[in-house]
Amino acid sequence: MTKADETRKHIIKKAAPIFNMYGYDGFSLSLLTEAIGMTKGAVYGNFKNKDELSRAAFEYNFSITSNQIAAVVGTRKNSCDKLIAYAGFYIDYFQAACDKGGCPVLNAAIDTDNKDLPARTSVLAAIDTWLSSIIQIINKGKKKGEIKPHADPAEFASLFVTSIEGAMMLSKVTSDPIHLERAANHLIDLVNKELRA
Amino acid sequence: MTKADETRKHIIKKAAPIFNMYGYDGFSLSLLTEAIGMTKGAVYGNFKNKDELSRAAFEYNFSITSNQIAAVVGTRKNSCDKLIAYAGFYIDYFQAACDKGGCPVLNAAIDTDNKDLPARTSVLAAIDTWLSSIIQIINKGKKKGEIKPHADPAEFASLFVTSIEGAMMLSKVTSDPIHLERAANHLIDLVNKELRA
DNA sequence: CCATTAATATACCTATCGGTATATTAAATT
DNA sequence: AATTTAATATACCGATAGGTATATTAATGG
Repeated sequence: MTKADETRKHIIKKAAPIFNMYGYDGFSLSLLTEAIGMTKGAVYGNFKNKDELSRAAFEYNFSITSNQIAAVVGTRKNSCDKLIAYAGFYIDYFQAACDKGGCPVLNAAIDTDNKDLPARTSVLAAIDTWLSSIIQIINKGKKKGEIKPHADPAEFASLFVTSIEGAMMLSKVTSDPIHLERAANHLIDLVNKELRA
Repeated sequence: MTKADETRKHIIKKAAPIFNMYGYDGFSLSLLTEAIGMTKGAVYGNFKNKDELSRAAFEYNFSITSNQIAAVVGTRKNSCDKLIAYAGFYIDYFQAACDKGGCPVLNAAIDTDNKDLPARTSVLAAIDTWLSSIIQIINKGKKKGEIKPHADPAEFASLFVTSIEGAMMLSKVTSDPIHLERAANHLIDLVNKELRA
């Protein structure tokens, strides 16, 4: 790893929470250079422009959470238990997420939508990855006979992401985790009552 | 109504969709003056600053949707039917909402959160109003014996707002109304299976 | 119809924005 | 150690931001 690569990583790490908190417009170069303890020369030597940087910051944020989820879900064998662990993750995740500005996908989705920001492409890819990860669990569960054969994977994935995102917003903005807890518990209920074979 | 009052209203009307689409930072004075066909003098003669204007714009956006909902919900007598009409509203509302930049509450919540924008107060008030409107329907339904006595109004209101907001985001950003339809239909299912006496 | 006030337009202010060209320093190669 | 190249800092650019002071125009009351 060359020196520039390390700097690039360092910048992304510092830029990530700033981008998540203040959004594309609010996240200024001056805020960033203060955070990284370096000057614009280091930034523009490693990134073409603000767009490329914000994309990298978002993708970093998404990958962090994705890895945490994969770790939690991976501890379960049964597909239904995986989905339950998946939903439960967000209850524990809430406080840490708030400290970093909330759910990266939600924030970036709202922020890049309506404006034609290049990061929007990354957001769409992230949502697709997220939905697919749930669909995949359900499909495997069906094959293993753990999940009812007539269950609709795409529909459940839709409800899952929808509930978590809406609840993240509601709990974040009201500073009350109850909404997220209700959403997660409702999803867990659905798994047990509608999906589990 | 004095001339200034009319101008004030005119500015708010034009500012509302711009604020909803581009957010507090993206919504610039130059964009606004172009839209209203007036100059900064007219704006700052009627509003103290950008904060006051953005608050007014958000509250206008919220009131528009609230009135539409009240009209739709008001056509039903039965509490469960009111809730079903409430949820169903968003399916029809989707396209119009997209044209104006999406759900005002969601956008403003994400936008004003993390930054200390005065409009945040209005967003919190709007969310409270929204939740209360659902709780009120359920409580009245209980009194009338239309809704099961053990139903939890706050919990359902939480799930309702959560689902609609999350689904609005998902459908808006993917340009696919299916997520919103699934969320609304799921809520309608809940009303019929969990709430209806 | 004149005087006064309300309402809007114009011109300008400072600050900050993203971005760039160049100077300087650190690292690597021979 | 000398030279070249990589990496970062500095100084600056034009554009635009929100905001204000003042000039001008429109409306109103006597």
